[in-house]
Amino acid sequence: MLQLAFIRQNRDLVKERLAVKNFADLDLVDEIISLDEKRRKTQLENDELASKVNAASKEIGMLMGKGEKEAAEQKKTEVAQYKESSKQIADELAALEQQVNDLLVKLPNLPSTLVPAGKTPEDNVNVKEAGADPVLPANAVPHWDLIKQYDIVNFELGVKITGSGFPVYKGKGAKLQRALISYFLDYNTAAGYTEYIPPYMVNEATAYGTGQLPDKEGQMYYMPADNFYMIPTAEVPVTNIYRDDILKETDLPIKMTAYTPCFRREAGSFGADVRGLNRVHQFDKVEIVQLVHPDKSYESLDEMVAHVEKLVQSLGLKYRILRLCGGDMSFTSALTYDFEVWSGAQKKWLECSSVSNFENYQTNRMKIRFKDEKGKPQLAHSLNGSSLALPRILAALLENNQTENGIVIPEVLRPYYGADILQ
RNA sequence: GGAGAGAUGCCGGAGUGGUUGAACGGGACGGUCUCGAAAACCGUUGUGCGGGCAACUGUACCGAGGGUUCGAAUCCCUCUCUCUCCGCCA
Repeated sequence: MLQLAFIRQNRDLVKERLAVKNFADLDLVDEIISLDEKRRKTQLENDELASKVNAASKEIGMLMGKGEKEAAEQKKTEVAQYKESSKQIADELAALEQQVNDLLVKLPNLPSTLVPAGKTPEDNVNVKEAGADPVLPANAVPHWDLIKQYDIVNFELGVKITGSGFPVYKGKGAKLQRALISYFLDYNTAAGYTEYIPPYMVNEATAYGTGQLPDKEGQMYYMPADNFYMIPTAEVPVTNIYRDDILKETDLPIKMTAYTPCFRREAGSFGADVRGLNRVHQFDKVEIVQLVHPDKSYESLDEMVAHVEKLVQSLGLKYRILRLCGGDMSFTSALTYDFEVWSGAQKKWLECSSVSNFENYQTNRMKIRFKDEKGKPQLAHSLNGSSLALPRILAALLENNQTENGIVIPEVLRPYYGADILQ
Protein backbone atom coordinates (compact mmCIF):
# COMPACT_ATOMS: atom_id res chain seq x y z
CA MET A 1 0.00 0.00 0.00
CA LEU A 2 0.98 3.61 -0.33
CA GLN A 3 2.71 5.24 2.60
CA LEU A 4 0.47 7.46 4.67
CA ALA A 5 3.12 10.11 5.15
CA PHE A 6 3.62 10.26 1.40
CA ILE A 7 -0.09 10.71 0.73
CA ARG A 8 -0.26 13.39 3.39
CA GLN A 9 2.59 15.34 1.85
CA ASN A 10 1.65 14.81 -1.80
CA ARG A 11 -2.11 14.95 -1.92
CA ASP A 12 -2.37 16.45 -5.39
CA LEU A 13 0.34 14.35 -6.93
CA VAL A 14 -1.30 11.20 -5.60
CA LYS A 15 -4.64 12.15 -7.14
CA GLU A 16 -3.06 13.06 -10.41
CA ARG A 17 -1.24 9.74 -10.65
CA LEU A 18 -4.25 7.71 -9.58
CA ALA A 19 -6.18 9.35 -12.39
CA VAL A 20 -3.70 7.86 -14.87
CA LYS A 21 -4.74 4.47 -13.55
CA ASN A 22 -8.36 5.46 -14.12
CA PHE A 23 -8.98 5.20 -10.41
CA ALA A 24 -12.41 6.72 -9.96
CA ASP A 25 -12.71 7.38 -6.26
CA LEU A 26 -10.25 10.25 -5.82
CA ASP A 27 -12.19 11.57 -2.82
CA LEU A 28 -10.83 8.58 -0.99
CA VAL A 29 -7.51 10.40 -0.77
CA ASP A 30 -9.05 13.34 1.07
CA GLU A 31 -11.02 11.01 3.25
CA ILE A 32 -7.87 9.18 4.27
CA ILE A 33 -6.00 12.36 5.05
CA SER A 34 -8.72 13.83 7.25
CA LEU A 35 -9.29 10.52 8.99
CA ASP A 36 -5.56 10.31 9.64
CA GLU A 37 -5.55 13.79 11.14
CA LYS A 38 -8.22 12.67 13.54
CA ARG A 39 -6.24 9.56 14.29
CA ARG A 40 -3.14 11.54 15.21
CA LYS A 41 -5.07 13.87 17.44
CA THR A 42 -6.62 10.92 19.19
CA GLN A 43 -3.28 9.24 19.65
CA LEU A 44 -1.87 12.32 21.27
CA GLU A 45 -4.73 12.31 23.78
CA ASN A 46 -4.34 8.60 24.34
CA ASP A 47 -0.58 8.82 24.88
CA GLU A 48 -0.84 11.69 27.31
CA LEU A 49 -3.39 9.87 29.37
CA ALA A 50 -1.34 6.68 29.35
CA SER A 51 1.65 8.68 30.43
CA LYS A 52 -0.21 9.99 33.47
CA VAL A 53 -1.38 6.50 34.40
CA ASN A 54 2.13 5.14 34.08
CA ALA A 55 3.62 7.88 36.23
CA ALA A 56 0.99 7.42 38.93
CA SER A 57 1.46 3.65 38.90
CA LYS A 58 5.16 4.06 39.44
CA GLU A 59 4.50 6.33 42.37
CA ILE A 60 2.12 3.81 43.86
CA GLY A 61 4.83 1.21 43.57
CA MET A 62 7.30 3.40 45.41
CA LEU A 63 4.80 4.36 48.10
CA MET A 64 3.95 0.72 48.68
CA GLY A 65 7.64 -0.02 48.93
CA LYS A 66 7.97 2.58 51.63
CA GLY A 67 4.89 1.25 53.38
CA GLU A 68 2.87 4.41 52.86
CA LYS A 69 -0.38 2.63 52.24
CA GLU A 70 -2.71 5.55 52.61
CA ALA A 71 -0.91 7.73 50.12
CA ALA A 72 -0.88 4.81 47.73
CA GLU A 73 -4.60 4.29 48.03
CA GLN A 74 -5.17 7.92 47.32
CA LYS A 75 -3.13 7.65 44.16
CA LYS A 76 -5.18 4.70 43.10
CA THR A 77 -8.37 6.71 43.11
CA GLU A 78 -6.60 9.32 41.04
CA VAL A 79 -5.65 6.74 38.44
CA ALA A 80 -9.17 5.37 38.40
CA GLN A 81 -10.31 8.72 37.07
CA TYR A 82 -7.86 8.65 34.19
CA LYS A 83 -8.84 5.14 33.37
CA GLU A 84 -12.42 6.02 32.76
CA SER A 85 -11.67 8.19 29.76
CA SER A 86 -8.64 6.21 28.69
CA LYS A 87 -10.57 3.08 27.74
CA GLN A 88 -12.86 5.04 25.50
CA ILE A 89 -10.05 6.90 23.80
CA ALA A 90 -8.06 3.74 23.25
CA ASP A 91 -11.04 2.13 21.54
CA GLU A 92 -11.56 5.21 19.44
CA LEU A 93 -7.92 5.18 18.41
CA ALA A 94 -8.02 1.51 17.46
CA ALA A 95 -11.14 2.11 15.39
CA LEU A 96 -9.56 5.05 13.59
CA GLU A 97 -6.41 3.08 12.83
CA GLN A 98 -8.53 0.31 11.42
CA GLN A 99 -10.55 2.73 9.30
CA VAL A 100 -7.49 4.45 7.89
CA ASN A 101 -5.95 1.13 7.04
CA ASP A 102 -9.10 -0.22 5.44
CA LEU A 103 -9.25 2.77 3.15
CA LEU A 104 -5.54 2.76 2.48
CA VAL A 105 -5.58 -0.74 1.02
CA LYS A 106 -8.24 0.37 -1.43
CA LEU A 107 -5.77 2.70 -3.14
CA PRO A 108 -3.83 1.08 -5.97
CA ASN A 109 -0.16 1.77 -6.51
CA LEU A 110 0.74 4.97 -8.32
CA PRO A 111 1.84 4.44 -11.90
CA SER A 112 5.32 5.70 -12.71
CA THR A 113 5.67 8.69 -14.98
CA LEU A 114 6.57 6.33 -17.82
CA VAL A 115 3.12 4.81 -17.81
CA PRO A 116 1.02 5.94 -20.77
CA ALA A 117 -2.54 7.04 -20.09
CA GLY A 118 -5.15 4.72 -21.49
CA LYS A 119 -8.01 2.43 -20.69
CA THR A 120 -7.72 -0.75 -22.72
CA PRO A 121 -4.98 -3.04 -24.07
CA GLU A 122 -5.14 -1.04 -27.31
CA ASP A 123 -3.55 1.84 -25.43
CA ASN A 124 -0.47 -0.13 -24.46
CA VAL A 125 2.74 1.07 -26.04
CA ASN A 126 4.56 -1.32 -28.32
CA VAL A 127 8.14 -0.84 -27.18
CA LYS A 128 9.77 -3.42 -29.34
CA GLU A 129 8.95 -6.13 -31.81
CA ALA A 130 11.56 -8.64 -32.94
CA GLY A 131 12.16 -12.15 -34.14
CA ALA A 132 11.47 -13.72 -37.49
CA ASP A 133 8.02 -14.66 -38.67
CA PRO A 134 7.60 -18.41 -38.43
CA VAL A 135 7.51 -20.28 -41.73
CA LEU A 136 4.56 -22.62 -41.52
CA PRO A 137 3.61 -25.50 -43.79
CA ALA A 138 0.55 -25.00 -45.95
CA ASN A 139 -1.56 -27.28 -43.80
CA ALA A 140 -0.53 -25.68 -40.51
CA VAL A 141 -2.99 -26.10 -37.63
CA PRO A 142 -3.42 -24.46 -34.21
CA HIS A 143 -1.87 -26.05 -31.16
CA TRP A 144 -5.14 -27.56 -29.94
CA ASP A 145 -5.06 -29.79 -32.96
CA LEU A 146 -1.36 -30.53 -32.66
CA ILE A 147 -1.62 -31.67 -29.06
CA LYS A 148 -4.23 -34.23 -30.14
CA GLN A 149 -2.25 -35.31 -33.14
CA TYR A 150 0.82 -36.03 -31.04
CA ASP A 151 -1.20 -37.00 -27.93
CA ILE A 152 0.81 -34.74 -25.62
CA VAL A 153 -1.86 -32.72 -23.80
CA ASN A 154 -5.32 -34.02 -22.96
CA PHE A 155 -8.01 -31.58 -21.88
CA GLU A 156 -10.86 -34.09 -21.82
CA LEU A 157 -8.96 -36.19 -19.34
CA GLY A 158 -8.50 -33.10 -17.18
CA VAL A 159 -12.22 -32.50 -17.26
CA LYS A 160 -12.79 -36.04 -16.07
CA ILE A 161 -10.31 -35.74 -13.25
CA THR A 162 -10.99 -32.19 -12.16
CA GLY A 163 -12.85 -29.89 -14.52
CA SER A 164 -12.29 -27.69 -17.53
CA GLY A 165 -9.02 -25.83 -17.71
CA PHE A 166 -6.95 -28.49 -15.99
CA PRO A 167 -4.86 -30.00 -18.78
CA VAL A 168 -3.16 -33.35 -18.46
CA TYR A 169 0.30 -33.48 -20.02
CA LYS A 170 1.24 -36.86 -21.31
CA GLY A 171 4.36 -38.62 -22.57
CA LYS A 172 6.45 -36.33 -24.71
CA GLY A 173 4.27 -33.41 -23.70
CA ALA A 174 5.08 -33.99 -20.05
CA LYS A 175 8.73 -34.35 -20.88
CA LEU A 176 8.72 -31.13 -22.86
CA GLN A 177 7.16 -29.31 -19.92
CA ARG A 178 9.87 -30.64 -17.67
CA ALA A 179 12.52 -29.59 -20.21
CA LEU A 180 11.15 -26.07 -20.36
CA ILE A 181 11.02 -25.75 -16.58
CA SER A 182 14.57 -27.01 -16.16
CA TYR A 183 15.88 -24.79 -18.90
CA PHE A 184 14.19 -21.69 -17.51
CA LEU A 185 15.42 -22.38 -13.99
CA ASP A 186 18.96 -23.02 -15.13
CA TYR A 187 18.91 -19.85 -17.17
CA ASN A 188 17.73 -17.85 -14.16
CA THR A 189 20.13 -19.33 -11.64
CA ALA A 190 23.00 -18.73 -14.07
CA ALA A 191 22.06 -15.04 -13.87
CA GLY A 192 22.37 -15.05 -10.10
CA TYR A 193 18.87 -15.93 -9.01
CA THR A 194 18.56 -18.31 -6.06
CA GLU A 195 16.18 -21.16 -6.72
CA TYR A 196 13.30 -21.88 -4.34
CA ILE A 197 10.52 -24.41 -4.13
CA PRO A 198 7.86 -22.64 -2.06
CA PRO A 199 4.51 -23.87 -0.75
CA TYR A 200 1.71 -23.84 -3.30
CA MET A 201 -0.86 -22.84 -0.72
CA VAL A 202 -0.53 -19.69 1.35
CA ASN A 203 -2.18 -18.17 4.38
CA GLU A 204 -4.06 -14.92 4.54
CA ALA A 205 -1.14 -12.76 5.66
CA THR A 206 0.93 -13.91 2.70
CA ALA A 207 -1.85 -13.29 0.20
CA TYR A 208 -2.33 -9.87 1.71
CA GLY A 209 1.38 -9.08 1.49
CA THR A 210 1.60 -9.17 -2.28
CA GLY A 211 -1.81 -7.55 -2.76
CA GLN A 212 -4.07 -10.51 -3.62
CA LEU A 213 -6.11 -9.74 -0.52
CA PRO A 214 -8.33 -8.02 0.28
CA ASP A 215 -10.91 -7.73 -2.52
CA LYS A 216 -9.33 -10.03 -5.05
CA GLU A 217 -10.02 -13.34 -3.35
CA GLY A 218 -12.29 -14.29 -6.23
CA GLN A 219 -9.26 -14.94 -8.40
CA MET A 220 -7.78 -17.54 -6.10
CA TYR A 221 -8.88 -21.01 -5.13
CA TYR A 222 -9.66 -21.08 -1.45
CA MET A 223 -9.48 -23.94 1.04
CA PRO A 224 -11.92 -23.00 3.79
CA ALA A 225 -11.08 -25.92 6.08
CA ASP A 226 -7.61 -24.48 6.63
CA ASN A 227 -8.05 -20.90 5.46
CA PHE A 228 -5.42 -21.33 2.74
CA TYR A 229 -5.31 -19.99 -0.80
CA MET A 230 -3.85 -21.80 -3.81
CA ILE A 231 -1.17 -19.56 -5.26
CA PRO A 232 -2.02 -17.73 -8.48
CA THR A 233 1.71 -17.19 -9.06
CA ALA A 234 5.02 -17.95 -7.34
CA GLU A 235 5.30 -14.21 -6.74
CA VAL A 236 3.05 -14.63 -3.72
CA PRO A 237 5.03 -17.13 -1.62
CA VAL A 238 8.44 -16.06 -2.89
CA THR A 239 8.12 -12.32 -2.26
CA ASN A 240 6.81 -13.12 1.21
CA ILE A 241 9.99 -15.01 2.09
CA TYR A 242 11.40 -11.75 3.42
CA ARG A 243 8.19 -10.43 4.96
CA ASP A 244 8.83 -8.53 8.23
CA ASP A 245 12.58 -8.63 7.74
CA ILE A 246 15.04 -5.80 8.08
CA LEU A 247 17.91 -6.52 5.74
CA LYS A 248 21.38 -5.12 5.51
CA GLU A 249 21.89 -2.73 2.65
CA THR A 250 24.63 -5.05 1.40
CA ASP A 251 22.11 -7.90 1.16
CA LEU A 252 20.49 -6.11 -1.76
CA PRO A 253 19.68 -6.92 -4.43
CA ILE A 254 18.06 -10.23 -3.50
CA LYS A 255 17.24 -12.31 -6.55
CA MET A 256 15.00 -15.34 -6.34
CA THR A 257 13.50 -17.71 -8.84
CA ALA A 258 10.97 -20.48 -8.46
CA TYR A 259 9.02 -22.92 -10.53
CA THR A 260 5.48 -23.48 -9.32
CA PRO A 261 2.17 -24.50 -10.74
CA CYS A 262 -0.22 -21.55 -10.71
CA PHE A 263 -3.92 -21.77 -9.96
CA ARG A 264 -6.40 -19.19 -11.23
CA ARG A 265 -10.14 -19.29 -11.15
CA GLU A 266 -10.42 -16.96 -14.14
CA ALA A 267 -14.08 -16.44 -13.43
CA GLY A 268 -15.84 -14.80 -16.33
CA SER A 269 -13.36 -15.74 -19.04
CA PHE A 270 -14.83 -17.27 -22.15
CA GLY A 271 -14.61 -17.51 -25.91
CA ALA A 272 -11.63 -17.87 -28.18
CA ASP A 273 -9.27 -16.58 -25.51
CA VAL A 274 -9.67 -19.75 -23.51
CA ARG A 275 -9.26 -22.19 -26.38
CA GLY A 276 -6.55 -24.80 -25.92
CA LEU A 277 -3.68 -23.66 -23.78
CA ASN A 278 -4.45 -19.98 -24.13
CA ARG A 279 -6.07 -19.71 -20.72
CA VAL A 280 -6.28 -22.49 -18.15
CA HIS A 281 -6.94 -22.82 -14.42
CA GLN A 282 -3.70 -24.63 -13.63
CA PHE A 283 -0.50 -23.88 -15.43
CA ASP A 284 3.25 -23.98 -14.88
CA LYS A 285 5.38 -20.92 -14.55
CA VAL A 286 8.92 -20.02 -13.60
CA GLU A 287 9.05 -16.70 -11.81
CA ILE A 288 11.83 -14.26 -10.97
CA VAL A 289 11.58 -11.92 -8.00
CA GLN A 290 13.91 -9.16 -6.86
CA LEU A 291 14.14 -7.07 -3.71
CA VAL A 292 16.29 -4.04 -4.36
CA HIS A 293 17.44 -0.66 -3.11
CA PRO A 294 14.79 1.96 -3.95
CA ASP A 295 17.28 3.97 -5.98
CA LYS A 296 17.97 1.01 -8.22
CA SER A 297 14.56 -0.49 -8.91
CA TYR A 298 14.12 0.92 -12.40
CA GLU A 299 17.58 -0.25 -13.30
CA SER A 300 16.57 -3.67 -12.03
CA LEU A 301 13.37 -3.57 -14.04
CA ASP A 302 15.35 -2.93 -17.22
CA GLU A 303 17.71 -5.72 -16.30
CA MET A 304 14.84 -8.13 -15.78
CA VAL A 305 13.21 -7.15 -19.05
CA ALA A 306 16.51 -7.74 -20.86
CA HIS A 307 16.87 -11.06 -19.05
CA VAL A 308 13.43 -12.28 -20.13
CA GLU A 309 13.94 -10.95 -23.63
CA LYS A 310 17.07 -13.04 -24.12
CA LEU A 311 15.24 -16.08 -22.87
CA VAL A 312 12.41 -15.58 -25.35
CA GLN A 313 14.93 -14.97 -28.11
CA SER A 314 16.77 -18.16 -27.29
CA LEU A 315 13.61 -20.11 -28.08
CA GLY A 316 13.52 -18.56 -31.52
CA LEU A 317 10.10 -17.01 -31.06
CA LYS A 318 8.82 -13.83 -32.60
CA TYR A 319 7.89 -11.52 -29.77
CA ARG A 320 6.96 -8.01 -28.79
CA ILE A 321 7.32 -6.00 -25.62
CA LEU A 322 4.53 -3.74 -24.45
CA ARG A 323 4.56 -1.02 -21.86
CA LEU A 324 1.17 -1.30 -20.22
CA CYS A 325 -1.07 1.71 -20.05
CA GLY A 326 -2.65 2.90 -16.80
CA GLY A 327 -5.88 1.06 -17.45
CA ASP A 328 -4.34 -2.31 -18.25
CA MET A 329 -1.78 -2.62 -15.49
CA SER A 330 -2.34 -4.36 -12.21
CA PHE A 331 -3.52 -2.80 -8.97
CA THR A 332 -0.14 -3.16 -7.29
CA SER A 333 2.24 -2.26 -10.12
CA ALA A 334 4.01 1.02 -10.81
CA LEU A 335 5.31 0.03 -14.22
CA THR A 336 4.75 -3.17 -16.19
CA TYR A 337 6.18 -4.60 -19.39
CA ASP A 338 4.34 -7.48 -20.99
CA PHE A 339 5.98 -9.96 -23.31
CA GLU A 340 3.90 -11.52 -26.03
CA VAL A 341 4.94 -14.26 -28.41
CA TRP A 342 3.51 -14.73 -31.85
CA SER A 343 1.50 -17.89 -32.24
CA GLY A 344 1.74 -18.56 -35.96
CA ALA A 345 -1.26 -20.75 -36.62
CA GLN A 346 -3.69 -18.84 -34.42
CA LYS A 347 -2.16 -15.68 -35.84
CA LYS A 348 -2.33 -14.19 -32.41
CA TRP A 349 -0.09 -12.59 -29.80
CA LEU A 350 0.03 -14.55 -26.54
CA GLU A 351 1.19 -13.02 -23.30
CA CYS A 352 3.96 -15.14 -21.82
CA SER A 353 5.55 -12.79 -19.31
CA SER A 354 4.75 -9.73 -17.31
CA VAL A 355 7.59 -7.88 -15.63
CA SER A 356 6.74 -5.27 -13.03
CA ASN A 357 8.21 -2.84 -10.58
CA PHE A 358 6.04 -2.48 -7.50
CA GLU A 359 8.30 0.10 -5.88
CA ASN A 360 7.41 0.00 -2.18
CA TYR A 361 3.74 -0.85 -2.58
CA GLN A 362 4.18 -4.52 -1.70
CA THR A 363 7.12 -4.04 0.65
CA ASN A 364 5.11 -1.53 2.66
CA ARG A 365 2.47 -4.18 3.18
CA MET A 366 5.06 -6.81 3.96
CA LYS A 367 7.39 -4.51 5.88
CA ILE A 368 10.42 -5.60 3.92
CA ARG A 369 13.07 -3.07 4.84
CA PHE A 370 16.79 -2.55 4.94
CA LYS A 371 19.01 -0.31 7.03
CA ASP A 372 20.46 2.59 5.11
CA GLU A 373 23.84 4.27 5.75
CA LYS A 374 22.34 6.20 8.64
CA GLY A 375 21.04 3.02 10.21
CA LYS A 376 17.45 3.98 9.52
CA PRO A 377 15.06 1.30 8.29
CA GLN A 378 13.82 2.02 4.80
CA LEU A 379 11.41 0.13 2.55
CA ALA A 380 13.02 -1.92 -0.20
CA HIS A 381 11.46 -2.12 -3.65
CA SER A 382 10.07 -5.35 -5.04
CA LEU A 383 9.88 -6.53 -8.63
CA ASN A 384 8.88 -9.68 -10.36
CA GLY A 385 8.43 -11.21 -13.76
CA SER A 386 7.63 -14.46 -15.46
CA SER A 387 10.61 -16.23 -16.86
CA LEU A 388 8.51 -17.76 -18.30
CA ALA A 389 4.88 -18.92 -18.26
CA LEU A 390 4.75 -22.28 -19.97
CA PRO A 391 1.42 -22.94 -21.69
CA ARG A 392 1.51 -20.09 -24.16
CA ILE A 393 5.18 -20.68 -24.86
CA LEU A 394 4.28 -24.27 -25.59
CA ALA A 395 1.40 -23.17 -27.80
CA ALA A 396 3.67 -20.87 -29.80
CA LEU A 397 6.44 -23.44 -30.07
CA LEU A 398 4.06 -26.13 -31.27
CA GLU A 399 2.43 -23.91 -33.84
CA ASN A 400 5.52 -22.13 -35.11
CA ASN A 401 7.77 -25.18 -35.24
CA GLN A 402 5.36 -27.65 -36.83
CA THR A 403 6.68 -29.50 -39.89
CA GLU A 404 5.69 -32.54 -41.91
CA ASN A 405 7.99 -34.62 -39.73
CA GLY A 406 7.04 -33.30 -36.32
CA ILE A 407 7.64 -30.39 -34.00
CA VAL A 408 11.16 -29.07 -34.16
CA ILE A 409 12.61 -28.61 -30.68
CA PRO A 410 14.58 -25.37 -30.23
CA GLU A 411 18.28 -25.99 -29.90
CA VAL A 412 18.54 -24.73 -26.31
CA LEU A 413 15.93 -27.25 -25.21
CA ARG A 414 17.41 -30.29 -26.88
CA PRO A 415 19.79 -31.21 -24.03
CA TYR A 416 16.80 -31.15 -21.70
CA TYR A 417 14.31 -32.80 -24.00
CA GLY A 418 16.70 -35.37 -25.34
CA ALA A 419 15.72 -35.15 -28.98
CA ASP A 420 15.69 -32.68 -31.89
CA ILE A 421 12.15 -33.28 -32.90
CA LEU A 422 8.88 -34.26 -31.29
CA GLN A 423 7.14 -36.90 -33.40
C1' G B 1 -5.31 -38.05 15.75
C1' G B 2 -3.83 -38.74 21.51
C1' A B 3 -0.44 -37.07 25.72
C1' G B 4 3.12 -33.65 27.52
C1' A B 5 6.55 -29.31 27.16
C1' G B 6 7.43 -24.69 25.27
C1' A B 7 7.15 -19.68 22.40
C1' U B 8 11.58 -13.50 25.43
C1' G B 9 15.91 -8.89 21.52
C1' C B 10 20.47 -10.89 15.53
C1' C B 11 21.43 -15.85 18.29
C1' G B 12 21.69 -18.52 23.06
C1' G B 13 19.43 -17.71 27.56
C1' A B 14 17.74 -15.21 32.56
C1' G B 15 13.54 -13.06 34.36
C1' U B 16 6.97 -15.57 37.91
C1' G B 17 3.37 -8.71 39.65
C1' G B 18 6.42 -2.70 40.55
C1' U B 19 11.26 2.32 38.37
C1' U B 20 12.62 -4.08 32.82
C1' G B 21 12.99 -2.29 26.39
C1' A B 22 14.33 -6.36 29.41
C1' A B 23 20.28 -9.47 33.36
C1' C B 24 24.25 -12.53 31.44
C1' G B 25 26.85 -14.79 27.28
C1' G B 26 27.73 -14.92 21.99
C1' G B 27 27.60 -12.44 17.33
C1' A B 28 27.81 -7.88 14.58
C1' C B 29 29.50 -2.83 14.32
C1' G B 30 32.74 1.43 16.07
C1' G B 31 37.18 2.75 18.85
C1' U B 32 42.07 1.90 21.47
C1' C B 33 46.44 -1.02 20.61
C1' U B 34 49.33 -2.89 15.92
C1' C B 35 53.32 -2.06 10.06
C1' G B 36 48.77 -4.92 9.40
C1' A B 37 45.84 -8.67 11.65
C1' A B 38 44.53 -11.73 15.89
C1' A B 39 43.97 -11.31 21.07
C1' A B 40 42.77 -7.92 24.87
C1' C B 41 40.21 -3.67 26.52
C1' C B 42 36.33 0.35 25.92
C1' G B 43 31.82 1.54 23.67
C1' U B 44 27.44 0.83 20.42
C1' U B 45 23.75 -2.64 18.90
C1' G B 46 15.44 -2.62 18.67
C1' U B 47 10.68 -1.62 15.85
C1' G B 48 5.97 0.99 14.92
C1' C B 49 3.14 5.27 15.87
C1' G B 50 2.70 10.36 17.91
C1' G B 51 5.05 15.33 19.35
C1' G B 52 9.44 18.41 18.02
C1' C B 53 13.45 22.21 12.91
C1' A B 54 16.50 19.31 15.91
C1' A B 55 18.80 17.41 20.30
C1' C B 56 15.23 14.75 22.18
C1' U B 57 10.66 13.01 23.95
C1' G B 58 5.60 10.33 24.83
C1' U B 59 3.45 5.70 23.88
C1' A B 60 2.94 0.59 22.34
C1' C B 61 5.38 -3.99 21.60
C1' C B 62 8.70 -10.27 25.43
C1' G B 63 4.05 -15.85 19.60
C1' A B 64 -1.37 -13.51 18.51
C1' G B 65 -5.94 -11.74 20.68
C1' G B 66 -8.79 -10.83 25.07
C1' G B 67 -9.07 -10.34 30.63
C1' U B 68 -7.57 -9.40 36.02
C1' U B 69 -4.73 -5.24 38.50
C1' C B 70 -3.19 1.34 40.41
C1' G B 71 0.71 -1.50 37.76
C1' A B 72 1.81 -7.72 33.65
C1' A B 73 7.18 -10.55 29.91
C1' U B 74 5.48 -12.30 34.76
C1' C B 75 -1.49 -14.17 36.82
C1' C B 76 -6.21 -15.96 33.95
C1' C B 77 -8.84 -17.29 29.16
C1' U B 78 -8.83 -18.26 23.79
C1' C B 79 -6.07 -19.10 19.47
C1' U B 80 -1.66 -20.13 16.49
C1' C B 81 2.88 -22.32 16.04
C1' U B 82 7.24 -25.33 17.65
C1' C B 83 9.40 -29.53 20.15
C1' U B 84 9.14 -34.63 22.55
C1' C B 85 6.52 -39.34 23.01
C1' C B 86 2.53 -42.61 21.03
C1' G B 87 -0.58 -43.75 16.74
C1' C B 88 -0.98 -43.36 11.40
C1' C B 89 1.68 -42.61 6.98
C1' A B 90 4.49 -40.77 1.34
